[in-house]
Amino acid sequence: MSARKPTISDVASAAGVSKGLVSFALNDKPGVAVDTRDRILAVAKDLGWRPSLSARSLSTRTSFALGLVIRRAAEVIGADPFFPSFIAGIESVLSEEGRALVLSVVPDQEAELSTYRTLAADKRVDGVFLTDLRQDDKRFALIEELDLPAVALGHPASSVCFPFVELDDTSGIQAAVEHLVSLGHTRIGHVAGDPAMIHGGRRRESFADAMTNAGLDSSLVIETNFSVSQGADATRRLLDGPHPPTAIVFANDPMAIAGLGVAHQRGLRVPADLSITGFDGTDISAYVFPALTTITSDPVEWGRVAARTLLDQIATGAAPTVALPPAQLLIRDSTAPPPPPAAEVAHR
Amino acid sequence: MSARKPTISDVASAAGVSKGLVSFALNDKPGVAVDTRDRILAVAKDLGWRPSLSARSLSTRTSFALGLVIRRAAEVIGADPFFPSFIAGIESVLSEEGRALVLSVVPDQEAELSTYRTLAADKRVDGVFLTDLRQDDKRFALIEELDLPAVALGHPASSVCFPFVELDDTSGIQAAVEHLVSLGHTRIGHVAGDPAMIHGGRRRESFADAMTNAGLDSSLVIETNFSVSQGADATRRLLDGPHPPTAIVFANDPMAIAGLGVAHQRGLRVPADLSITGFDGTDISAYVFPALTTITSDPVEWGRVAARTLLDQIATGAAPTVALPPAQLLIRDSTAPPPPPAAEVAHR
DNA sequence: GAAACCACCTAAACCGGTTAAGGCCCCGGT
DNA sequence: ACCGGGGCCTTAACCGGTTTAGGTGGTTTC
Repeated sequence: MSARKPTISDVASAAGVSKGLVSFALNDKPGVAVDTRDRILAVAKDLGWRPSLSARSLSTRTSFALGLVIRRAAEVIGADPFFPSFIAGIESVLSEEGRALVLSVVPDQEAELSTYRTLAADKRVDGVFLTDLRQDDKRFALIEELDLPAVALGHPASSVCFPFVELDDTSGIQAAVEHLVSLGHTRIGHVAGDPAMIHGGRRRESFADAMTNAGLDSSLVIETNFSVSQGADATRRLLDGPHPPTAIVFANDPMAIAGLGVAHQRGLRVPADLSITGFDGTDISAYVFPALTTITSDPVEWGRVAARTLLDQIATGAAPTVALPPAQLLIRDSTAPPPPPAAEVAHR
Repeated sequence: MSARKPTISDVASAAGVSKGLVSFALNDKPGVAVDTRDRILAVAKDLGWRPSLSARSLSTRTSFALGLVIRRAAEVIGADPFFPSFIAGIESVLSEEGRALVLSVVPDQEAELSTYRTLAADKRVDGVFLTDLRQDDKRFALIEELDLPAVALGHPASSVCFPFVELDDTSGIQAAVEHLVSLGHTRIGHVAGDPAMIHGGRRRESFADAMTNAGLDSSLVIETNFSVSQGADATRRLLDGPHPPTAIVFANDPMAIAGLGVAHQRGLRVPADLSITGFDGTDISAYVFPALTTITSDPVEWGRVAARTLLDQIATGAAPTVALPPAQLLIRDSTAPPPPPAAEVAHR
């Protein structure tokens, strides 16, 4: 019993063939007699042989790993429940394929770009996921320059040379606005995400569109960086305005929860005095009081599809773009008809 | 201008030396004349040479990557804010060292163990982080069997052959109980985490100890798997008991927030009717209403120290165990004196 | 019956580094 | 004058796979 793990040469000599043939046999290449192939496979299995990743990487110039670079400020990183679920989805695909996920968390754009550069230069990964797409995203040019296979999450603003997996969140926002309108709300505010991020900007636009379609004023919008603290702050500013809204649509659940806190703090009852909707459908949104009306997507599935698309892109060089089922409005207890407009009546 | 990236041989011929000497020069090995070394370094820089990771991995049998395997049920994965911050801490160390983090997310123990096996067999990583330690953890034996450098987060129950980075959370729990006792509470409940996990079990023990020290009944404990839904459920069961508590100590913030929701739902005012404390000091805990009294630790720092310890362990084979500053009680608005015991007075 | 062809296999180069073994030269000691 | 020992450098083996070129032997083709 040798302590060392067997190499391809051990398998070759045990099977009485050359190591080249072993390689052919194990990679299902043509030119190997059927019974020889079977013998080789049997010997390999018997010896418990596993190909050496680094040797394979060296000769094939592939790393059997995919890369995910997350650029988030320390302030936001903990609050967002998207990534853990998304990563779990990626993993469910990769683990079956014997591939690994290389993760980087970086604070700013400079570090982000140099991380992609290093990943590519070191051939540490065979392809990368692009999340949190931005308006005028510098990564697009970089990916092309590095000739790195990639898949993006969401619909890039400009046309790009790689596939993307998009999830329509506009119809969810629109459904939320229509829901609030049908309840009788006319002054609806929006705590938007980062306008530099595509999904932040698009949710804001859908909000404006839906409001305009309903013939309502769409200017009650405050932009944030998606962080809890800015969500709370934005809520305060909306409520402090001259004509405070009777409903607020938040761009994510953590901010909506913070908004809930601000409302409670001011003695506003939700939903009697103020309706609130979130976005994401996080677990916790069902357990706050009142349970949050929110817009749910499926980050795990998103991860799965993105991983499959990226593998496809790496293999074929031309994977098709995929559209996921749109985000759905989930009506719970944080939305209700607005309070009777006592103040305005008195004002007349 | 060649399209191919330069290899060590290119550097060698450009510098007029053998490739072996280039290798020596670049790894600061002795036996290279100073001016020769300088010349080689200059040429390498000039050519933009970067050593090939896979070639290096093959000959040195190291992968220049560390592994993190997270075993969490899909249900819990999104809610826990610990990992994103912890990973950010790891990254801040690894990125300087040119190393990468290989992340796996697995659903159960079987997948967890086989993931460690694969990581080791493929030499995909040089060492691993062990999080969420369990009572009687099967990974300890596996790590030893695989001869894989490791560092654990928290204090293992049994003695182990690798270092660990521990953070005292017991004094935080005790401080929380003492704080509640000093406010006048006598019936204090605890929504505990998973008792199979060391930190879950230990927080529970510290709770019991602190209660006993105060001369109070320490039996109002309900175990959970740390998930939001079980946190809400446990809160309901505590409040439905014959002598409901006037304060509840939760084992993490998400469960505490769910508990807050349950209290509101029942018309209990927090903190007037019920005091609540959380654990983790997540961002959002400051923005719920009322702002959560909680126990804060520093997961980013934990990640940094764990990464440095693991690198040290890999390099020297005997890194020292580290104790981080203990978790601190952060008093906010969710704790107050208990309501006057009207019912009990009437009962006499 | 020679040429062409095919199926099956071997030998050896190659990927790009690391490293053990050894060669050369110059110096100091006896 | 000879030997020993560094300092500096080269050669070549090695890590463990993949892949190309080439070599059998046997069958088909005209």
